[in-house]
Amino acid sequence: MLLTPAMQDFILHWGEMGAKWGVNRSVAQIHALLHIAPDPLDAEEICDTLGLARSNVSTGLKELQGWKLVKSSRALGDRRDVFISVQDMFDLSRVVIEGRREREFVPTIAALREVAKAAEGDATPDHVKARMQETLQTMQMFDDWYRDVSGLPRGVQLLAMKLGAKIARFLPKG
Amino acid sequence: MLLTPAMQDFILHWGEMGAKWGVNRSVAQIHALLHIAPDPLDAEEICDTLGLARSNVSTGLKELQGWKLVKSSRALGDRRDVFISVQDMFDLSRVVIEGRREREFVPTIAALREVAKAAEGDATPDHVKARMQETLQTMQMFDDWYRDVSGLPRGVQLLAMKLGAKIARFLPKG
DNA sequence: CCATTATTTCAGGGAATACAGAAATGCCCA
DNA sequence: TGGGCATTTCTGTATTCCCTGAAATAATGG
Repeated sequence: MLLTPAMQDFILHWGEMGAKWGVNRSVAQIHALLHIAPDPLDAEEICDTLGLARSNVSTGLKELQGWKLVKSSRALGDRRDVFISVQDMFDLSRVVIEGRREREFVPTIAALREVAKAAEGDATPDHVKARMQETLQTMQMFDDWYRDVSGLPRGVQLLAMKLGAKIARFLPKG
Repeated sequence: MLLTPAMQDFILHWGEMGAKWGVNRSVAQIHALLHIAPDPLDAEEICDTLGLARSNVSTGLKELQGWKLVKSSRALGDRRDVFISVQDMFDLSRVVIEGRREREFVPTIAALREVAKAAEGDATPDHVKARMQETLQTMQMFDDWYRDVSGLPRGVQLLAMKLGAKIARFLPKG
């Protein structure tokens, strides 16, 4: 696939952003490429276009599939896989957030809950226990909110965002 | 400062979480320690407690101050700085989100805007231009929403979260 | 069941990052 | 102005992570 300068830049920036958010650069670049590609690409094309090793692309694609950002399919009568990305930005954010929540946020909450419980049984000072509790509760509150809201249909979410923003403009600034 | 096992665990987990979120382990540990410490600590105490090199602590504290997660002050008649962290979890999340937005999200949007503009002037295919535009618009929508909502007083934000969650439970699941 | 092609796994080199200890700088007070 | 104390910068080393190329595995068609 031939890239215009603007397309190259897009992929480059996407890679940078990914790197900052804890996804490695090549993975983010592969995703960017699939994100703007109109048709499914096979692994070989991705290698050529991005100048990455075949194995690297394979690993990257697998990771992206794990995040449910990319789907593979196989054209009839062909033996190689072709890949497409989730094309919609809204879905994309959902998937990314959900992934981080499951892999990082939830385990952290669980671990902190254990720690807070353990603190009850040792010499941990009261103010520290209190602070651990507060930390836990606030994280839990965010998580509860997310779980409730994430279940809504996208249309409702969009509406709520727009409505929320509109209302916000009438309320006193913090 | 003496750490009970539970306190050690707390700091350890905080460090892990930080690492996953792109903050290095020592920095996150320093923050964790300050987060549970009832009184301001000086750099020396932090070293001793966490077993880190003095220079490392210095760098870490500077980074935390850059993120506005830690403030330094100097006790009257003393010549060394003491440090405290933002103690409130809600504030903490606000600061973290705000920091990431400013440092990563906003620049990315700006960069993508440039790219999308450049795409108008080169051979970039139409569907690619369209996808770039869509990407940009969705990110912009999130950012607009955030800016509106973040300006609200905390009480209103909390209320809105709780209300949103409550309403969400009555609406059809997505 | 073999030949061919696609994919995955693995080991090693290399770049980026984190950290410790030493040196340098800055600051305050006598 | 100089000495002592606190902080920061610097430099080398260790560690971690990334990516490649080769080897192994899997899949398909003859």
